[in-house]
Amino acid sequence: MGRAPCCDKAKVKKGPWSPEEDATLKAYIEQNGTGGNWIALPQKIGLKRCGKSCRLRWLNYLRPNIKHGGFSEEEDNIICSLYISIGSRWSIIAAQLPGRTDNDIKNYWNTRLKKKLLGKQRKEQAAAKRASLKPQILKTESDHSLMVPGGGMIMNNQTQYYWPELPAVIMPPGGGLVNQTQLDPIFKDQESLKNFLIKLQGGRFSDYHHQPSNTTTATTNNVQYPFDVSFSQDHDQLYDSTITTMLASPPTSMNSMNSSTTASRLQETHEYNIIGANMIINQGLENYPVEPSHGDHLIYNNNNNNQQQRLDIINGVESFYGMDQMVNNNGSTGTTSTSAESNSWEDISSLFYPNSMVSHDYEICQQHSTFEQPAYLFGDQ
DNA sequence: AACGAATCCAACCGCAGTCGT
DNA sequence: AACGACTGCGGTTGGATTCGT
Repeated sequence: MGRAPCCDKAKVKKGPWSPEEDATLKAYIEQNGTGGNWIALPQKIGLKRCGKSCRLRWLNYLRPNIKHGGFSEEEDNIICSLYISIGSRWSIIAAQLPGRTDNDIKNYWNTRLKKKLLGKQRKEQAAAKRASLKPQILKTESDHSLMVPGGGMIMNNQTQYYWPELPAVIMPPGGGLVNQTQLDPIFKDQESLKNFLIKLQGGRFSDYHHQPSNTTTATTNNVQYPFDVSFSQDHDQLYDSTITTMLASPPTSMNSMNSSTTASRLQETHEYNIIGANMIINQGLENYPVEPSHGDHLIYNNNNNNQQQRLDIINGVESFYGMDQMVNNNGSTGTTSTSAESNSWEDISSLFYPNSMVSHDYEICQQHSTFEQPAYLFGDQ
């Protein structure tokens, strides 16, 4: 059954608002409010407009303290970050930007920001290709290398996997992001890190202290997680948390391995004690990431052999992330699409996340996350 | 200067959710 | 519970403006 139209379309005026109409509407609402009934409002004040049209005009244009145009770099970052994280929830995004309307942000995104983002990505890819950068990271002491949330990689013997640049800004669990000054260190507690890791990799966490896992895969309700993490309650130090993980295998769709290889890798379970995680995590403290650069290293414990291990970063972030190794939406390895038509949440998000983290179903993605509020992220591209 | 293409953005449209009866 | 009225949201449209040739 179709709904009755909200107004008689034949009797209402459409198109741009005249200054007189604006003045009439504005004066009435400022004096009397909307009365909670937009449909009846235009008749009350003698406007030949649909109630919805009046509401839109008020909210997007006449309302006090509305800002138009002139988006700042900071606003760009917030919009991009939120879009990548939650998709086209324009009203939610607008709520984080005082004075901005969802319509404005939507238009701004569609006409400029998206292109800017894709343009940057394109430039980076071109630069990476020009330089013919072969990602290099020295492994020492072990065959097992660790991919660390916040930007990093997984290495396992011959196979290398690359992650794109990862969050520079994270909304604290519980939300409340409003301005830059609130972007305080986010991994003050284990809960924050847990949420972060879940968000990043779709993994899961045990509630109780560390229990070395003997299982070959971490599954719940037939969902296979790329890692399984438990924190030791004995440890106050966040960065002494233990991650029991199947990092020997990356999320399966982020690489071009054949399925049999993937399956065999999933049989391995490893435990790591992250010591140097703050190197990466601290990226979140600033608007732009502190990029791993030449000479940096990442230290972690391989609990399997009780040895401390070290990743050396060579050639900096370009090598660390592997710019041209991203995965497109069909799961095959290749250059990420940068076409102007590529504009879905998945497409844009895939510029930042490996494909496996970019669910084609936003809700599924959400189900794998325990964030009460969406993390948002945006590196300096 | 003239024209078409590209871009911008206000406004429209229809759907889904909420609320009151 | 069912229904209608209304609101809010996100996608899309189309006119105006700017840009490029």
